[in-house]
Amino acid sequence: MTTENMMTIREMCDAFDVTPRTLRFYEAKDLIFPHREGTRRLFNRRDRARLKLILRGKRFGFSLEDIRQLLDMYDREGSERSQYLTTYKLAQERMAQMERQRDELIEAIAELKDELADGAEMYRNYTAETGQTPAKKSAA
Amino acid sequence: MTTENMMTIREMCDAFDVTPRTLRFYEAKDLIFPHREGTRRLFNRRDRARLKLILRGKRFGFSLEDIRQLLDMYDREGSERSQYLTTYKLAQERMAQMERQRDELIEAIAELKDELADGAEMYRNYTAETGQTPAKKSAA
DNA sequence: CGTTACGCTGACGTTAACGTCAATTGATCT
DNA sequence: AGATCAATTGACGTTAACGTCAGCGTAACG
Repeated sequence: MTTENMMTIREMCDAFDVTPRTLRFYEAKDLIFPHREGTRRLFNRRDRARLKLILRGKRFGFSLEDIRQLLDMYDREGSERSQYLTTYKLAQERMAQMERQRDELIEAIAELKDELADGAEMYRNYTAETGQTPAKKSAA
Repeated sequence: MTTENMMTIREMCDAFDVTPRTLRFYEAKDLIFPHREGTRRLFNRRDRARLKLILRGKRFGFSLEDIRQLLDMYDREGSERSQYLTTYKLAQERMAQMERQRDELIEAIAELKDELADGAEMYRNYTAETGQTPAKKSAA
């Protein structure tokens, strides 16, 4: 029985491309709870699954605090199935929000583009005033 | 001729729901260049279009530095059309990346769920060791 | 048994994006 | 003129997510 297939902090760092500091930090933030062999940390499969979720959750845009709450939910009793769905829904909602924000951003880009066009027009019969074009200061 | 339809810093703050500090900060970071009437700032339509893009870009997940580079591109001469397309493409790429990251996150969630199931199994013939479930210690 | 080597615990440093506060200045009201 | 109010310029504080460094403990190596 390998019992748990533990890994040292160094092995974890190599496997997940993080620093020891990061792992200790996550532990301090109650995101993972490695065992101790004396003073040293040992990480089991569950720790690894959690870390994986942490790192991917971060990349997706969740804060560590968001993720901690998610993981807490998984720690408290309840159907894994429903918890899974909750998290899934959360990700989908965030995605939908991103889509809306993308559309709004693109709208703003279009407006700035139009603004530039108008600016060029105004420029022709009003000349300067913005100081944007360094070598011009006539007009009175 | 209203000439430019200028707005004071307060009007800007009310219109965009930001603080004066934010506007000065953006100016210090070369994101906007309001005119000066003596010592006071005055914002024109272009400033407003830029601010709009800044705020929406942020919400979408771009850093102020990312946005500065975008705006710089708009300041340098060139076809507004092609610049628009560049920005548009950037937004779409980021969106695609988000989708990939969402999928990876969901995969990690599924794995953690499975891990929990396995854990429960192991629990039945290995009993405790994690200390995760405070109010249970039967099973032998 | 001395010395790397790894790990641990503080504790202070860092970047981004502002918040907060103090000291001034300029404009406005009475 | 005096007071009040809006803005401005420093300058220091704040949060998140670690980086970096110093000082120790200990396990293995020669």
